[in-house]
Amino acid sequence: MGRSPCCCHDAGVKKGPWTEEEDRALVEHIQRHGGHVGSWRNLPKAAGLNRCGKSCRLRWTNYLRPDIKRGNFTADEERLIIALHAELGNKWSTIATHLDGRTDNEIKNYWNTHIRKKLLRMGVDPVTHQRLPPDDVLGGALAAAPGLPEALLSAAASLGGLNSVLMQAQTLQLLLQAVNGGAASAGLMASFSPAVDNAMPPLLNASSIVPNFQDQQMNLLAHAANYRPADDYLSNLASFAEQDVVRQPNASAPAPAAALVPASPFPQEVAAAADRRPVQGFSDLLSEAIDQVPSMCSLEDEHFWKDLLAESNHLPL
DNA sequence: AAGCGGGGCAACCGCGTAATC
DNA sequence: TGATTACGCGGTTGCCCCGCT
Repeated sequence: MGRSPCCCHDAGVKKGPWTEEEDRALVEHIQRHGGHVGSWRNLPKAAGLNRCGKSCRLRWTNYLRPDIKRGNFTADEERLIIALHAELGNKWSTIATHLDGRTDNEIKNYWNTHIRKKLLRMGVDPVTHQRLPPDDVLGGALAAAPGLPEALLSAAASLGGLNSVLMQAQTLQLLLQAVNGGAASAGLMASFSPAVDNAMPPLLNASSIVPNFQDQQMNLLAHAANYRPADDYLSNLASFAEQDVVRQPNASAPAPAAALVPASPFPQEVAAAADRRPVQGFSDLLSEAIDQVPSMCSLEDEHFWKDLLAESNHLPL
């Protein structure tokens, strides 16, 4: 035989909100035992409570414990939670060990009610911590008028709210991909994720046909930096690298969350430019960027990218 | 002033794991 | 060693409060 059954299955056990008397009885009982709880199962009876031991444990750990910090989360705590969540996922209890006085339940609730929504507003997937794919935004417009660069540009023009250089660049990549059947833009995507080239074998690999393509990409991205990030999530996360906020209990512990954040492909001057330059329409960005590209492209003639768009009229999507 | 809806949070539920017999 | 169950955790629910109409 194993252990004796838990009291939680008793019909007469009280559920629901705790009263002050119950709180007092629980706190006094635990204090009488030096703050130690031998067995949660036996505690209710010993403390004179008509509660399940499980309920007592929850009440103590989430509310009555003397070392619980009350009040709003600080900005530092919020950043730390985001960074830890990027590293650990929904391991709320593990995350809670990195925040003094905060419970897993409190952090979980704060995540679901505040941080999650904030990330979504910023265009960041709260599960993967990656930018939401631009096609989530463009999807409707593209579906409405597939195959037409004008329609794509029109859709892009509606994206004035995009708020990060990376997202602009990804959107530009999507547009190129859309008009070219996912070919010439594969190399651009590769700058964001090396795995993309494997996942999406290019029909026409820009990296292989354009010398110094990485540099040219950077120039293109620098152009994209004409957009001023309203609230640059990645920049905020990157700042975690400068903070000793992730305690490392031992050498085998996971690296700080910042290490898992993909390195920004943008040089510092791009980010600086992003801060200086005013926001402009995305269609302007695209047309200007395309105007700029020929000068970066030493292999193709100056109409390479323009032709790419023009010819897309004749390419199936 | 009353009704309604959404947000926030405490508490419960259910499952996986560890502990115990 | 297998059966049983407490414990701990993440997910979910439901109540309360507040702002809006």
